[in-house]
Amino acid sequence: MTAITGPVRVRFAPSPTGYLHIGGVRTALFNWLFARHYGGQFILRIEDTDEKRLVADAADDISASLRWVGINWDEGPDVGGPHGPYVQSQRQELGLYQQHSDQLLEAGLAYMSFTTEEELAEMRTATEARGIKSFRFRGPERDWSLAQQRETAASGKPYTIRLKMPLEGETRFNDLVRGGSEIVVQHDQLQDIVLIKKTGMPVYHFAHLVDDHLMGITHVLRAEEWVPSTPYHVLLYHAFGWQAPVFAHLPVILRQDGKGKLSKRKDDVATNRFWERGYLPEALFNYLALQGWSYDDKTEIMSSSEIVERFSIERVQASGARWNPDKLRDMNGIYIRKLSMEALAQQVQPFMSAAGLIGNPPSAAEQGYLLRLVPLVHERLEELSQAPELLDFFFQDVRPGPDGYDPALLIPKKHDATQTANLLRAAHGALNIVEDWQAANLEAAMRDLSERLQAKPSPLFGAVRVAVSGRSVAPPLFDMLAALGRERTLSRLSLAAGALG
RNA sequence: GCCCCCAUAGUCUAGUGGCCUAGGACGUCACCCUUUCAAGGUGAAGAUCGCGGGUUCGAAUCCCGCUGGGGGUACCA
Repeated sequence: MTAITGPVRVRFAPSPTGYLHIGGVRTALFNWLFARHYGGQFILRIEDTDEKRLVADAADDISASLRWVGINWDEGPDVGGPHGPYVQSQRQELGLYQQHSDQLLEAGLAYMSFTTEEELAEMRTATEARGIKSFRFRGPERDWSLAQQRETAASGKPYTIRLKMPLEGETRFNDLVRGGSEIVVQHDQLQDIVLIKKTGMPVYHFAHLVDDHLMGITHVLRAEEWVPSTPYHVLLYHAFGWQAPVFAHLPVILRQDGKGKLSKRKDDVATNRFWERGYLPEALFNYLALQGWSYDDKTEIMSSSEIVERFSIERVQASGARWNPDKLRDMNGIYIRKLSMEALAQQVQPFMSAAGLIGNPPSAAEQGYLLRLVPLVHERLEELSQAPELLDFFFQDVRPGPDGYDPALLIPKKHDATQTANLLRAAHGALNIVEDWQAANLEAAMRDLSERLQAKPSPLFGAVRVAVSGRSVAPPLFDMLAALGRERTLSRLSLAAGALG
């Protein structure tokens, strides 16, 4: 079995080449859950060794996004820790990677390669032209003496440092996610990978591994796309004589249409966009936890602490899971409904301000009014961002006609304009005499009216709803009228009746 | 092409040899509630457990093959 014993130290090591997308958060989340469940440490490390694709504020976006969903770290760039720095470019300046590549060079396990990228590309196409699709590079320098390599380097020729892979044999490793089954890769499938680029910057394969070792990482939980390069890593650990960590490769999150993994360019999955789309971090957290992991045959809604308590790597799926926005939205609605009215009003306020319905910041009166309105929509929201469109008529004029709603909306089925105008005038009369403007009193007055008129409630109420809100779908009528107030209700009724003649 | 991984309804998933006439959720549809829309409640449709062989008294569960899907194949991560 794969019972986890001993200390647990895991990390999330993103590359700041763009905003953090949802797949990255899932990987971070599983690492975090694993650490928290076993009482270990979770470390954030920024892997900025790709100078070409580096995006200036990506690292900040990553930190902010993680914190937003509720993931914190014990050691990392901004919080420090005993194994810092936690940014690879800073570690590179310290000479950490060079020191380790020298060690391999001295031991004859790596070599300086003077083959340029252009030459490499030529070799690749030439091989393919001969009908051999798999090109595995072995530099001629792998047989040179170190002195010879250094001499050539001294002449000013740019070089990379490559790992000298064994030519035959095989490497095997276990994966926690795939149970006990062992993954076996033949060495003739591997090539002499680059460890250090010609710029002196290490490549992922090298840098992450040196850092994982130096930082005492015990378990590596990463996405499945890393499985094919794991043999390189295992071999590198052997080369250093270090003990490899335990691997667990998480299933990829597939695109909605199932065609490939989630991509930044094609899918709307930037973590920082979920806030503005009206998602609660708790909902995203819960949904993401279920993306590749499950607790039992029926429990889905769980708090962060429940998930921490219940999480186990053994219950992580090996097969990919499709991104399902419908399910996320449903879950978001569940979390919104769990919010108190005060909390909901607070969550919804920025959306109302952004829509220009209330000030930014809102006045005390606006805040109070929002708190009054929020109960009308709390069961109707699946995304907080829907609040403005559901509540705008409480803040804006509502009138029939070309610059407002279509007067035809007012007319119920089997009614004509005159009948509807009469209904609206009658409603105006009945409501006008209500002394205490409370939902219950308004309802009583209207029900009384429908009886006196021998008119069914449905068309009567429907006409009033449109007159007052400008739409046929709205919150419960009497709560709506109560919140709207006497003056606006009555004037909107008059306006509507007038439009119908 | 080559290497690796995976495979239960449209989607996510429970299931680790008999409790499965396969459980739950999203989505879909119907009904109830009801002033509309939601929420809530009830119910329905939807899976020959990818296909074919084995092993076994017995397989969704174990083995093999096939097919399909995904991932990788960079001086990117």
